[in-house]
Amino acid sequence: MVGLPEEKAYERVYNCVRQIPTGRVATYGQIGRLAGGFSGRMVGFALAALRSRPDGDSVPWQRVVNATGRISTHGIGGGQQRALLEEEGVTFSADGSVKLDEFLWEV
DNA sequence: AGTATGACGGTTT
DNA sequence: AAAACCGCCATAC
Repeated sequence: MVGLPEEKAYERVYNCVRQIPTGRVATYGQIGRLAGGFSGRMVGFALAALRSRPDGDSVPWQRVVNATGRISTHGIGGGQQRALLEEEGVTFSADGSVKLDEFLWEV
């Protein structure tokens, strides 16, 4: 198809999130910057839309946390996200924040 | 077509 | 130190 597939901005965000290796996490701001210089808001909105997206299952949104390493996920309940990350080997601090010092994804 | 909203980040008051 | 505000862009109604 000549017509470029609708590579919406969101798709770019998803593509970026898919690059996060297992056992690693990234921040909204980081993804937004890597995806094209968006704001953390756009990333959050993109991931929120993922819930209603057929390919949402292909995006490890669970590896995306806010700048403080804290889980934001208002939709699914942070407990779920934390459990998934712990299964990947990510550890959390006593206050429930990810140890970005060790698990922050570096490009 | 315009308005309202949405999973953040960084700065300032 | 904590709270509030603005900035950012896209999507849905």
